[in-house]
Amino acid sequence: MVTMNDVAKQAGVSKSTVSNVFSKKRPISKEVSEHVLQVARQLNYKPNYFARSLTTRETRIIGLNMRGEKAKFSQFHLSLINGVLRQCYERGYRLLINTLAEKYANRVEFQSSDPVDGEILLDPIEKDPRIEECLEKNLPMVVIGRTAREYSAKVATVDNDNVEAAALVTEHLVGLGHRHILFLNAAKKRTVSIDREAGFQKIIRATYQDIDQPFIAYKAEEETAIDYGYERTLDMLRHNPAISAVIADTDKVALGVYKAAAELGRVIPDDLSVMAFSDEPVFLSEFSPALSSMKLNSELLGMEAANTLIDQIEADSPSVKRTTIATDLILRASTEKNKR
Amino acid sequence: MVTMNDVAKQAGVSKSTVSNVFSKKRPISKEVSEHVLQVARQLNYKPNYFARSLTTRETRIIGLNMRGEKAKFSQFHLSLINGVLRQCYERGYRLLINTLAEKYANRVEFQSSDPVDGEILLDPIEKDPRIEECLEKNLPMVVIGRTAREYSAKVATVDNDNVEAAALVTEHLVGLGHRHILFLNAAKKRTVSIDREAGFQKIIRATYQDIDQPFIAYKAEEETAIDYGYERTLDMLRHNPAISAVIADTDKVALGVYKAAAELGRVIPDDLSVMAFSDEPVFLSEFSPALSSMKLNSELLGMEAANTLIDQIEADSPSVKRTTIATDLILRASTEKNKR
DNA sequence: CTGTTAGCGCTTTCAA
DNA sequence: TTGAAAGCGCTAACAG
Repeated sequence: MVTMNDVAKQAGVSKSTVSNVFSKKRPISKEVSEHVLQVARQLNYKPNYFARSLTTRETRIIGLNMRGEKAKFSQFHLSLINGVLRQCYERGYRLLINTLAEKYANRVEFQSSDPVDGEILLDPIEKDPRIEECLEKNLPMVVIGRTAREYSAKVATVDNDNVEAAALVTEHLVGLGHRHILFLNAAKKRTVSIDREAGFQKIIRATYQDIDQPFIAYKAEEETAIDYGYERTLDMLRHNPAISAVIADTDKVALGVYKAAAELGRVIPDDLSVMAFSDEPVFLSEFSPALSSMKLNSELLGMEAANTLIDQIEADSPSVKRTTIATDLILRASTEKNKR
Repeated sequence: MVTMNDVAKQAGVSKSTVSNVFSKKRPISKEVSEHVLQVARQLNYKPNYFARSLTTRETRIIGLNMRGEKAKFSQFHLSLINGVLRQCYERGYRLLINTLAEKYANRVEFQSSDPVDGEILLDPIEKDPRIEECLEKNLPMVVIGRTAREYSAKVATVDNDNVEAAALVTEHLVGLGHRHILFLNAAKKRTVSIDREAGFQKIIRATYQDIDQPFIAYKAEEETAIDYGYERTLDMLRHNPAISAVIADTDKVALGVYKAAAELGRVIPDDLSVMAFSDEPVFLSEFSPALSSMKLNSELLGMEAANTLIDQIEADSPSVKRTTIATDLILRASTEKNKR
């Protein structure tokens, strides 16, 4: 392996000169600089990332931390990553995807600080141990989603206004005369689930004082999105035929709903209105009929998260910036007046 | 920051004892080990990644290297990443997504060896400079796709048999009586494009000796997949109404083809047969009519690539394993006998 | 503008 | 089974 020393000797200069030719942290005369660079090229020398990071304490890598066993990306995650990556690219950072945290967490050989300058935390629950850990380690972080109130003065977040988004979706359906609405919500512990439920309930309660138990289901972590939509819809509509509208957590869940509706002989939108929280601009229009949805702009979420995090890293001061990314109600053909 | 020294002092042992408690590289008595671990926990100590990697020369990170400016993931990439990630998770590696290579390549401050134990190279062209670089640096690598022949004894690859896949697709269409087939191929320089073209040409040439110039288009790097499918189909079918079938590079391209067909008043599959090289199992069936396709099994590609790479890293010897991932012809409703 | 020196936090001989 | 000492390749403070 070629080291800085080799280059220095070969070029007849000192190590620190070579170092500064590469880091540009202090001025080096053009002649020396070019000579060093030429020798370096000839020896095929590349500075060692670790040796450098060991002293500078910076890596120019940001981490993307997913929770849970599966580490499987959805459409939402995909757009989000594309957003993160775009900003990483612009600002000269790399992205480290960290999935092993959970599995190897208690194996002593794997315990080590992550080689990142900061972390983006995905799919938070209210009291997320990952947040505590970053706080303790004093590691810059941005949470995508909402955190428990006690953290609100301590951590930066980027999120949609999920209470509002769910309220708007519900309002739209209520405005069409739907009274018995099935809400296929995300997994119960997730903050996004809690917020959307609040928005849903707010409208239902305000409109129908006599309903005491709205139809809400929660996704189980292990079940696939499509199965969740399919089975819960089948089950709920069979027991409660009065249900005339479904709000799905994601477009994959909606796909399951479509499948169940077909099986039950319910025509969308005439016999059943369907909406989803979704994003994917391409395939969405391939639903037949086209799926009305609440667009979450996840690519923007990702871009904003990366930007906030990098700002924080470079300003070298913890930020508690809280950004809300707008959602857009996109009405297509899957919702219709309640004819029941 | 808490260091190994702090733990050692606090626990009343030597640095190397602490080191070995964590690395398990030499036996430490149970009592000492537990005591050290307890002190470490109490001080909230985590071994420093860089200091460790500086001496061990391993990072337990593998790199995913994308070519080009945009760094935008498609469906294909998404499944592939999911495959890679699953294996990383199983085998205790992290994934570093490296997009800045290109942009910062000639900026001296960013020149440094990547902090990875090996790299997965995506979307290769025949003589890819990235391959040369890994070879020079002696860095384990796996290329997803085919490489130029001169590398075939030097680098491991994981790929579909794209010549065969394209031949099968073409054969299917030819079997249905299609003679004038438009092939919307990938960007010209990519190996996948070269291979598929060969398979396509092979069948066309063998069947129709009188055709001297089959209809082949190539995607431009900057144009979106949908636009490519849409505009090229519109253009080609207008000038060559005899075209009765289209082979699309990806499902997004096929989406553009569907759009163009609708605009031209061509009913799929009666007036136009369409096929694609694709993968996405969920949305694919939402094409109307359902899209016949050649399934690439990209999640398998990703899993195999990660496995091959990690094997290579752990065996500490360069591998030239070449794996071919099977493709599956999935016939749905978008292809039909040529009625023209 | 350049050189010298002293670490960064860890692993790894070597010795006990 | 443990400790002491010598680096890994680089940056940074100091000196010139």
